[in-house]
Amino acid sequence: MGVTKSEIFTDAQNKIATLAKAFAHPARVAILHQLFKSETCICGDLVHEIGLAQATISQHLKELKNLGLIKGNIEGTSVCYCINEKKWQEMKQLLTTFFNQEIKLNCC
Amino acid sequence: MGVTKSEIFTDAQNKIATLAKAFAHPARVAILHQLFKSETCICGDLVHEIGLAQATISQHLKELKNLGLIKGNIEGTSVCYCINEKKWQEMKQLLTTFFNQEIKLNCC
DNA sequence: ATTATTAATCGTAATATTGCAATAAACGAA
DNA sequence: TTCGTTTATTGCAATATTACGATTAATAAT
Repeated sequence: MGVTKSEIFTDAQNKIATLAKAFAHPARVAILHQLFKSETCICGDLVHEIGLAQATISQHLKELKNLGLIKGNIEGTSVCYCINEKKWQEMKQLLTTFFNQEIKLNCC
Repeated sequence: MGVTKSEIFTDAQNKIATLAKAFAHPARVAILHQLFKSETCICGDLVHEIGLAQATISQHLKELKNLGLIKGNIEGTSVCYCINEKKWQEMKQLLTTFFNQEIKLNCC
């Protein structure tokens, strides 16, 4: 036990949950925030600015990349990470639709 | 060592992460979906419709309640749960602002 | 009062996530 | 080539989350 029973939920429910996990840790929120606002997007700079170990940042970057929300570009020995705008828009669409549901009944 | 270092992140980053956790599990997404669309909002109905054990649903409901996204009302032996619209709007505002950030630089 | 129904809580088992040191891999510079 | 720089991966320890049976608590029904 302790395993999420994905099979009993709809695809949409599983997808929302998977995407939401991207934002469910402050380190990933911080990384994304940096990628949006920063003039630079080099992995090493993220490590320096956020203050977690390099291995930890690398792991979070990998998760964000697996979700498709960011993409990486090798530049010599460093790697430049950027928001994947197409995927970001898709994610935004899915989540905001969920957030904008109408309440049919409110009895409390 | 397995502990999220909340103290090195901003309040906003921690808050986004905390709220996102509400949606980071399909069971909670399913519960919220039911509370939005359903004509009923009784805990027992959720257990029946979602197909997880009563204790498990109860635990997820507790988390959603702790976040303030839902509220419960005792009705005899059953409990009616509803979306807390005020908190839901606050959450929506915070997350959509995050989603709508402008990309300053896109080098990949 | 006794019994049935409903939901919360407790205890426990299992899996998932987080964090980092150490190491590896890949490249540029000397 | 050799050394330094940068990032990914591995291995491990610790905490967090998920799930559920069993129990408890509270109320309704008989």
